[in-house]
Amino acid sequence: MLLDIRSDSSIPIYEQIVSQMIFSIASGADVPGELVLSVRDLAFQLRVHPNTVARAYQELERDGILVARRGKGMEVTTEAPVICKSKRQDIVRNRIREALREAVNSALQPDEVEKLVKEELHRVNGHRK
Amino acid sequence: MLLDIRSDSSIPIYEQIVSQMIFSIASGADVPGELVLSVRDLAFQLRVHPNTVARAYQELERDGILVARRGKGMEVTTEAPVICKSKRQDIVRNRIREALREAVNSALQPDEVEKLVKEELHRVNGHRK
DNA sequence: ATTAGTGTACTAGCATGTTGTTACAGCCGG
DNA sequence: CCGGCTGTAACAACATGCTAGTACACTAAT
Repeated sequence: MLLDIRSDSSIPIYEQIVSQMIFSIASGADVPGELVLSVRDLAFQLRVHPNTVARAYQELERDGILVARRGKGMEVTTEAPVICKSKRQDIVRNRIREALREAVNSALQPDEVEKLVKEELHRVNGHRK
Repeated sequence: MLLDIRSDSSIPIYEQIVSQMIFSIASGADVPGELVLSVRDLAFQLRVHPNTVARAYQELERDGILVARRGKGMEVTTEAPVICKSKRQDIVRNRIREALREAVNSALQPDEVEKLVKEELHRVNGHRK
C-alpha cells in the first residue's frame, strides 16, 4: 500500500489518506480480513503525526470500510471491496462533473471543451504507457 | 455581470469571484475602459463582505486585468480580454487535468474513465440546451 | 466646502488542519 | 504476569486562511 501524500496540497492530509485507501482497496490491493498499517507505522512512513492517520482511519471506520480491533489493528471489512468500488466511482465521477461544470460555466465553446478533454485524456493515458 | 457564488463551497468566495470575473471578461461581457461594480455594490449583491470582494479585485489587479481608480472604481484594462482568455483556458485545462489524474490514480480501467467522461460530457451539454 | 461615492489598510475573530503530549483500554507473545 | 504493541480520547499549541468590523485616503459632483 503505497500512498502519495502532498503536504503542500490544499486538500487536507487525512482526506488524501482516506481517498487513496479507498482506491487501494477498490483495486484489490488490500483484501478483507487483512490488517492495514498501524496508525503509528503509516504516520512514520508518511512523516505525519499519528493523530492525522487516526482521523483518516476513523472516517474509514464510519464508512464501514475498516473495523477497529483494539490491541491488534484495523481490519478490512468483508463489505469493504464493494463499498470502495462504489465510492471510487462516485469520487471520480464527481470530480469530472465539477471540472466539466466549470468548463461550461466559463462560456468556452462546447467543441473547445471537448477538444481540451480529448487532449488531456490522451495525456494521462500516454503517461500511463 | 451575473456571478453565481456558493458560500458552502470549499473554494473561498474571493476565488470564485476571481475566476468568474475572468470568465465574464473572456466572454466579452465586460469591455476595456468599463468600470466594474464597486466593491460595496457587488458585495451587497452577493451578500458577502466588501473586503472579500476587494480581495478578489486586488488579485485581478495584480494580474493586470483591473486597474484601481481611487475614488472612481476599478477599470477593465485594455489587455484584460487577452489575459482572461488565456487564463480561462489554463483554469479549465488544469481542472480537467486534475480530475483525470485522480481518475487514473484510482486504478479505474482506462475505458471506464472514458465512459464516465463521455457520460458527464453529455450531461452538461444536455443541460446547456 | 460638503457630501457621497470610490478603493485600501489594519485589526480582530473564527474555523480548520496539523502537531504535540499524555493517558487509557484492549490484545498478544515472551 | 508483563512488556510491547494496538486504537482512542482529551487537550493544548500553533499556523494558516477566510471573513468581518472599522477607520482612513482619495475623487467627483453639488
